[in-house]
Amino acid sequence: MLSKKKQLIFEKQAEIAKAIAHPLRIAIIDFLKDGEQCVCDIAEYIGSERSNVSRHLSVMVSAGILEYRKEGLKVIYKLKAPCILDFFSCTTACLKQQLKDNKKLLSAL
Amino acid sequence: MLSKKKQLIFEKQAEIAKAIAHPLRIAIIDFLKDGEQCVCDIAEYIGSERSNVSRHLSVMVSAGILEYRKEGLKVIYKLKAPCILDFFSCTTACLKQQLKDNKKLLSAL
DNA sequence: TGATTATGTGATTATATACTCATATAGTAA
DNA sequence: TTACTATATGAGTATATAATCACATAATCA
Repeated sequence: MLSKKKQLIFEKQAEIAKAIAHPLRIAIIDFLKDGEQCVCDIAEYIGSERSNVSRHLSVMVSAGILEYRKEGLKVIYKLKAPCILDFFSCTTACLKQQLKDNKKLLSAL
Repeated sequence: MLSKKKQLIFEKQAEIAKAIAHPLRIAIIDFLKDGEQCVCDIAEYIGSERSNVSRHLSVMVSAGILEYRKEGLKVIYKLKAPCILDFFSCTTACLKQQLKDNKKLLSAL
């Protein structure tokens, strides 16, 4: 049976996973892998409203994935936990495997 | 600007992340790390209804994280992408860092 | 055959999340 | 001071997700 301690940890981990689990947020993480960026540049790259991007960023800050610093009017965000990037190697491998499976299925028709 | 191709890939990756982003599903993944298990044993361990567990399992199968085989009446699930487990090393590191940050903040009061 | 068991799924409800628009805040610069 | 810019946030709406219950399916065994 699942202990209360473990349950609590899994909840926290789920929060971090949730903070990643959105196409725009993944795009933001990918954009930040090469260095910090301000909200305006992120919004332009992503192609979404600044207010929306701002909210996505705060979700990731709350989860401990991103951190920010203020510079004049701008707020500049960067990856706080670059190990998140390793996760994408895994998802990429999953996607490749899925395509392989589909190929197999297709050739069996 | 974000290319359509990248957008598509990020959407797929978000689906995989979503499939992880739930406390019960993380508990299931953790339970399966030592080997395959049937729905009934997973449900008992997790402490949730079988119908609910069954749905969580199918979410993860769709995402390509789990696979299953049938054995008599039972359906036995196992991790298809064990690299997912590495993700938890990262989330654990994030959580530890958050606690450190909180400690700093506390001692500054 | 009928009874039992494991699993999956439709329908419903409750809750969470994302997006948009309008507005607030705060730094900058004339 | 006023005007401008970057960012954040409240409110509303639309959509997605989770959990529950009832029921369907399918394998097993008496």
